[in-house]
Formats: sequence, C-alpha cells, structure tokens
Amino acid sequence: MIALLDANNFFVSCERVFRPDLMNRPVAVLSNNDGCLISRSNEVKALGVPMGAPYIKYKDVLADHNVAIFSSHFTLYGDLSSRMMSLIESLVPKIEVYSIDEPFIDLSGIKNIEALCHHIRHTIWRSLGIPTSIGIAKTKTLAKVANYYAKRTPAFKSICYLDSFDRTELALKKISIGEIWGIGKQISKKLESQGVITAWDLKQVDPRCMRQQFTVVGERIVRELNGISCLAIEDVEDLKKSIQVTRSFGKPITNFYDLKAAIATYATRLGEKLRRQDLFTQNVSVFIRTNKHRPNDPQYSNSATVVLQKPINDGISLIKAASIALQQIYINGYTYSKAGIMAHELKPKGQNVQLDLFSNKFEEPLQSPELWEAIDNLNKRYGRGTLFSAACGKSLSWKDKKNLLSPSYTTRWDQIAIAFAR
DNA sequence: TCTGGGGTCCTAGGACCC
DNA sequence: TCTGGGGTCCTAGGACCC
Repeated sequence: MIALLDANNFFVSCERVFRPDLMNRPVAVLSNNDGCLISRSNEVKALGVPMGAPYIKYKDVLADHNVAIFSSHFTLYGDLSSRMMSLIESLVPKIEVYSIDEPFIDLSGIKNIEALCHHIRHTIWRSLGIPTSIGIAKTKTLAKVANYYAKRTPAFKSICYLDSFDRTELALKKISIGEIWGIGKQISKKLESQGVITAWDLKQVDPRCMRQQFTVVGERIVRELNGISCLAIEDVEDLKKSIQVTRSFGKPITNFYDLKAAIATYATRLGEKLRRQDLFTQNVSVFIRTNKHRPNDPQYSNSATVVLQKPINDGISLIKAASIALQQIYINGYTYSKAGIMAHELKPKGQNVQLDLFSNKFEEPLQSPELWEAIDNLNKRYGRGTLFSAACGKSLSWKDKKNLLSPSYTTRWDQIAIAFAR
C-alpha cells in the first residue's frame, strides 16, 4: 500500500503557525508580485474565490470578509516543509518527497496502516501545527484519489483508506476525470467528448487506446486506476535537470539597462541556488517577453542559450553569460513584462574538473569558491541583497512587489517569533 | 484592472551516421 | 523510371503538476 500525505492549504497553514489569532479567520496567500491567489483557507474557498484568481479582482470581497492576506514567503514555507518531511521520515521506512507539501509514503510491511497514519498526522500537528490529510491505496494514482476524499469528507477524519474493491469503485464513480492526477484540461475535454466522464469510466478504457491517444502517460493512468502500480516510490533523489529564476516585473521595463539589471539580479539568485545544492551549470538560457495578456500591444518573446566551456556557479560568470544571451535577443521599442534565466546541464561538484582537450590549459582560474561562500554567508546572515554585484543596478523600480510579507520567523534571528505569557 | 513560479516527462521531427 | 533503412541524438513544444 501507498499513502499520500498532503498538508491542508499548506501556505495558509504555514502563516497560521505563528499567528494563532488567524486560526479562525479566513487567510489567503498571494503569488509573486502580489498578483493572484495561490493558497486559500477553507473559508476563502467557500467564498467562491478560485485558485489563481487575480488578487485585485477580488480585493473588495476579501476585505469585506476580513480575510488576512499575505505575500508569498517561500523561505518560511520551505523551512516548515523540510521539518515536516524529517518528522515523517522518522516514523516510516521510506518516503518520496513529491512536492513542497506532499510526500508519498511506502507502507509495505506495515501491519496497522490506519493507526500509523493517525500517529503521523497527530505528530505533525503537535510538533508543527500543520493540519494534514492522508489517502491510502494500492497505487499512487489511487492514493491521490483517496486523499481527495480524505480532505472533503469530514466523517473520514482526514484519513481515507481505499482498502477494498467496493470502496474503490464507489470512490471512482463519484469523482470526475479532471480530478485525476495527470488528467488536465486538454485531456479531460477530449475524453469527455468520448463519453468518459468519471474516473470509473476511465478505469474501463482499453489501456492500448489510451496510449494511442495520450501516450504512455495516459496508459499508465488507466493501469494505476486498475490497481496495477506503474509509478514506484522513487528511492534516490534524482539529480535536478534544470534550475530557473523567472519573474514578472513589478513595473514594465522599456530600456535595456533596467532589463540587464533585472537579468543580473536573477543570475545572482540562480548562483545562490546552484551553490546551495553544490551544482554547476554549463548551459545558461535567458528569455524575455512582453505582456501576453495584452494582445493589442506589440508582442515579442525570445530566448537565447550560452554554452560554456566549463561548468560555473559563481555570480560573476553567470551574469556575464546572461548578458551575452540578453544582447542576442534584446530589441528596443518593446515593453517587457517578464524575464527569466535557466540553467541546464547541471553537474555536481567534482565533475567539474574535467579538462577540455582543446581548451587552453591556462584559462583564467575559476572564481574563488571561498569568496562566494563568504558572500552567501553574509547574505544569509544579514538578508538577501546585502552584498551584490554592481551589475544588478541600484534602481529597483522593476522589482517585484511583496507588500504583505510575514516575518521570517524560522530563518532570521531578528524576526524570530515572540510568545507572551499572561 | 489584473491575471505566479518552478519543475518534469513525453513526442515529433530534423540532422546525421553507417 | 529509381532514388534504403535503421538507428541515435538533439531540440522545440505541449501537457501536466503543485
């Protein structure tokens, strides 16, 4: 058996951990730039505010209902996530971290599955204050279905175990295909036109037909719904294949210098991410684009890739590479709204010493790793952006907005939570 | 008026090779 | 009056997920 544990409204729950006064008040968390809603408490969901809705469109409704609004605070969420994962790991033989708030748990060999799951939920609640739901079934896809019911059916008390054929049949008959893991908008539209409406319908489709229409991905879904496990619990954490930093601008950019400064800032952040994971990149791409939500404005979007002679992860080399890419694609006269930088061909430490036969032996030395460790430590201690390259510029008008940020309760000494006893 | 960011996996199709 | 066929590698783009 496989369990899928999922934190309820994770980002909202993280904000509530240090603000018990919000426990019974509606809460929502915004995307970058305070653009749209990406996490809603149950009360906000009940108001009919959809996931991903533009904040500004619902600002009044949210204010009318006294909803507490937060800018997204990924340092906080990431920290609470890793605490939650370690807790779970200490209680079970094997987990696979699937997303920031969801691990799959391998339950093979466990005797009293439900008791263990109750214990896991209780431990997370008591130690972290995060509410969770657990779905249990024979395959990952079915565990996802079980989790769907665990969240929505109060009688289940947040745990749903699809332990029999009958229960599974009932569960599949009452859920539409669009709720199934891996079935998005396009595929459900196509399937519905063929009369496949519920997950139970989908379970009956010939897997070979699914493969023809929707590749092996579709075939696997049907098999998994039939209780045949096609997606194993991944043992080793795979090496990441790409790392990116992309942002919409707080204000649109119309000149090269601001764009260059933005790209340099993203390149700096990319370097931090690479160094934190001890990774190097040999392939840096940059993209820029105008606002695609304004079809009447002149549209332009392009990207360029720079392939490097040797793997890098220091800020200066990344900024240099990114600037070269940017120069190749920049066209004057457009209003840019978004840009990003991506690193591909990631290589772990140690693999970066390989010498290219045809490259000059006496190339300039790699930027000193000690220097970058010192810079990272300073920025970690005194806040991101304490020390940065002049290429990132001083004008911050294009920077993203985060007007409603909560304190860094768990990662900054100067913002640690304070409790008062009365 | 505004509408996120960071990932993965899969396929088609072109280039190239023998 | 015919112009192979099989294989690999790479990239762009689509679809999906949280």
